[in-house]
Amino acid sequence: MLELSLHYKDELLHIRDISSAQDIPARFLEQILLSLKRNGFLRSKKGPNGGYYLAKDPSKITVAEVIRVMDGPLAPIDCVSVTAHEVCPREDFCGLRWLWKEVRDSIAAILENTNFKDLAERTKREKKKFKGSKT
Amino acid sequence: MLELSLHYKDELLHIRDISSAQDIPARFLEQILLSLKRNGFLRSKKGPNGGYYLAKDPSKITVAEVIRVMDGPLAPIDCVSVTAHEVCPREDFCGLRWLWKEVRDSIAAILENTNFKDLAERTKREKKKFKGSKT
DNA sequence: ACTTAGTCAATTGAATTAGTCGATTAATTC
DNA sequence: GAATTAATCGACTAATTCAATTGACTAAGT
Repeated sequence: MLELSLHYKDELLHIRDISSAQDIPARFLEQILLSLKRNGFLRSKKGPNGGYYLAKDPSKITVAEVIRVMDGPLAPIDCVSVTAHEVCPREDFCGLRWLWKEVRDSIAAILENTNFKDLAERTKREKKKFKGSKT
Repeated sequence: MLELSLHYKDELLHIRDISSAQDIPARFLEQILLSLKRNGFLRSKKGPNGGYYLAKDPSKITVAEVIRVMDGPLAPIDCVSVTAHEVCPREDFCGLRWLWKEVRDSIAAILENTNFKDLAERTKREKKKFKGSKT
């Protein structure tokens, strides 16, 4: 997603490009991209000069929503998950639940407020800094 | 740990007590307690009227240190772990690392600042509230 | 001696994670 | 229209992790 955000509006990227740029085995990436597509984050084009591109503007895609779809709930434990809440008989008097809830909320606050435009911009800056520092 | 904190200074608790209070299979709890003991959080006494007790005051034990020993690093990914940092060739220009670092730091901040006295006190309050609410 | 309760090592079964493989289908280009 | 390019699909494997179980042993008290 980040690699595609870096090239938004440029052109399509095909699996090979993303694979080499992000050091992910092409055959494994394939599955990830397919899943991202099925979940509406990406679109694709087949044939020569085909490839993948973002379905919407990077600034409109938060890290939280991608993680939720790909990895599951942000919560460290299901009883404090907002999206996949599982009821637990100990819920009302559990001495740990409020703590997990605090943790969940602080994670969610960060990830809900970071979108892929943020990530792309920061990445560009870091890369510039890195190129400057070596030599 | 929480159950033992609730009974700190009272008496020893044996596996059965903790098992029934916290709904954890006794035979499984046994392993956890043993591991907690090996890591210096608990002490034990054998024989009749034996059991487990905290090695130090609950206010001196943070949730973070227990989790680190029992479950591993707090970090969502090894490249941003303080205690189990693994070097990654992409470290200098990775566009995601700073985000994982923010997440790690916010988790750590909460867990480092919560000790078992806090947990025990809060638990007592919740239990009181709960008993009050159900007629 | 008998009972109680903690100690130890090994094993199981289910679920997850990361990755592989072979074959197919759709768009382009010559 | 045949060759090529690249996405698509479904199934499969290997390694690790997690929660839990089992059986045998040791120390303390009465």
